[in-house]
Amino acid sequence: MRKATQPPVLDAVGIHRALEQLHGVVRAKGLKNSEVRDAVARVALAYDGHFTVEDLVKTLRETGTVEAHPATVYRIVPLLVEAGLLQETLVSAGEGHRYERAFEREHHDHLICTSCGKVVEFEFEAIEVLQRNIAERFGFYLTGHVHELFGLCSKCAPKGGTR
Amino acid sequence: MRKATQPPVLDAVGIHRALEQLHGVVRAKGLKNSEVRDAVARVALAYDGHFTVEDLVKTLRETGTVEAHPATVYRIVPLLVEAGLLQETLVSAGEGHRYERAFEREHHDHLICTSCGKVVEFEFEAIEVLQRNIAERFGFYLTGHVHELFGLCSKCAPKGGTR
DNA sequence: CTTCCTGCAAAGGCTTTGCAAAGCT
DNA sequence: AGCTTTGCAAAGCCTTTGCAGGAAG
Repeated sequence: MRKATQPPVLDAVGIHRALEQLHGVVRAKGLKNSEVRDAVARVALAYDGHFTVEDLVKTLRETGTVEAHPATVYRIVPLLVEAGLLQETLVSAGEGHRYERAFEREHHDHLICTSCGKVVEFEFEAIEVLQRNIAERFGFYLTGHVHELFGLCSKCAPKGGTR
Repeated sequence: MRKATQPPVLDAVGIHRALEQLHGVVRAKGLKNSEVRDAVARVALAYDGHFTVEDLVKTLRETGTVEAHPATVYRIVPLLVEAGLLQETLVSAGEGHRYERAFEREHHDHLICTSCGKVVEFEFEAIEVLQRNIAERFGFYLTGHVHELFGLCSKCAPKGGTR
């Protein structure tokens, strides 16, 4: 097991590849490309960490050259997910759907501090193997999973050992 | 690993124990008992499977002797969770919070068919152990987790082997 | 040109909140 | 009595939808 490597952002070339993949999906579905959609994709891909639709809108407004209406982004994000650029995450569920980059990113799960909100991403092949075993045992064809661990990080734990 | 045993409902004695536990928490928090709250707890504890707040309201109206306003149940459920009678589940997230009985119920996770909605509950100690390892490694004190596997059950899988 | 995309506004779920009346202790 | 709980209605998110104009192919 190890901490998931964290490519914080995708470089320009990576974003280019991602957009090409998106355009391929768009074409395959008989849709049309759009500047706004690409702009949303770019901002989303460059996002370091998890984000909501509102986060994207805000970031676009603040840093982007293109603006997008929330309703539009709500329509765009599912396509980006379908195209494999993003994936939905729970990160302690509750309110608001959260997303993160999926493109050229290894699979990982989350360990979340319920006190300070710190999120550690980890990748653990042994668990993945066990998951496949379980699915097989019950005759399921496994397509995905959600695995989040909740707890208190070393800073937030009551009887802090490392103080 | 095995399929989680499924006590479909709690018997009268079990419900009594659960209510006592609830009352203990209520007292400890300086709150007061109420007939409506107990009625909600009873219906929730007797529920076989996963349910939403609206489900409880509906069941209460249909079968209970006490009615409760949705807003009231929304206020009661978090307390039942805190008291350990219920726990929140995701069961394919999306909309609406779902709950299930936690009282006198072994821990389990879910395997969900994304096509027909079938839910299999499983219990796998090896994964629990690995989770604790992960938490420990990152200095977390583990308090809970969400683990749901998504896939297609044998009936829904495309190239159905058992047809 | 035809179809898709966008912004806007309105509608839709689910959930929370403010308040006054009723209930517990 | 004093604080909690409840029902009701209203407000609050977050998200989706209908529509008309603008953009893409």
